Amino acid sequence: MESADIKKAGLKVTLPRIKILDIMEKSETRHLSAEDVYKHLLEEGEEVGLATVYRVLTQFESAGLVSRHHFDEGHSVFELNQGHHHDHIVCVKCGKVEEFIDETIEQRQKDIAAKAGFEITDHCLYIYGVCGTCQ
Amino acid sequence: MESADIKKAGLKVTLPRIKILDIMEKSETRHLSAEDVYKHLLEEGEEVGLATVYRVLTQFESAGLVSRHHFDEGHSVFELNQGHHHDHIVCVKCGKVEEFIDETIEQRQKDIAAKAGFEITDHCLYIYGVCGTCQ
DNA sequence: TATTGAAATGAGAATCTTTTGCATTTGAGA
DNA sequence: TCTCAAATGCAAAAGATTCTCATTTCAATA
Repeated sequence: MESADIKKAGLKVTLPRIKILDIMEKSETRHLSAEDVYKHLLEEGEEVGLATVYRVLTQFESAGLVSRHHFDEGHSVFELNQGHHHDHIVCVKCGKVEEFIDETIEQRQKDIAAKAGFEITDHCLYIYGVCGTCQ
Repeated sequence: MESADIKKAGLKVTLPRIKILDIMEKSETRHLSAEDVYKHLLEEGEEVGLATVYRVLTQFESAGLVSRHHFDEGHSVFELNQGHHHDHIVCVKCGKVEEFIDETIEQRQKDIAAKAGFEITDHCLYIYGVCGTCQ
């Protein structure tokens, strides 16, 4: 099943790619940095280089398999795409991330882009705050 | 006038700080990277180190004088705060940035944060697209 | 106005994330 | 099984940002 996605993306089905997809699928954390993925690989005893992790994640992003976010500065995190678009609300204390989708906002964005003469390709909305537990 | 802002922020009024604020105020580009600011300083013959530019911009950010954005990956850009909050629509071809504000979206965000039990501290919304000229 | 100490700065080293070059390995089709 | 382009690993490089520390500069005060 995973391999099918990789092949569909026009990429050769290789062990590193299968493993990385596998790790992202079974991770309990939705958002993983390249370093995170790399550590998981090491834990599983896979000999995959960090450079390959970066390469593969970038390819997966191009292929639409994963999305890249930069919640905090310093490094990117990757998230498996599971069909539906959504935005994020991030706790600035504990780093917890929740997802949401709001049709009104989505529509307004399209209107704004249209009014500005832009052909919209993507967008991202991060709300930062302090979550209930951290307050 | 600038000095007053610096002092108000609880920072010592020094030459590098005055110059950096000055550059951001008279720049025709609203969004400047640390490197950009540094180059402007060099052009004006000021001997200010890049490290100082980073330090000062970070302090200005904490003081609320500037905002930091990360439109594209790789580096931050800074923008002088001029009272009013706004969001950005970025052209993925030429990098042009336009600003907008939409009260409906602002309100929806507050509702969403409240529903999720978050005490909202900040948010950012970037719309990416291709601008009229680039299409 | 001169003195003085804490805060700020400059220069370069250090760090962190990500990318690249290149020799070697591997997957997919013949 | 054979072949070759694509993929990988490793180490070096690159780019952005931070840190260290000796030196300089404000700002309060004598």
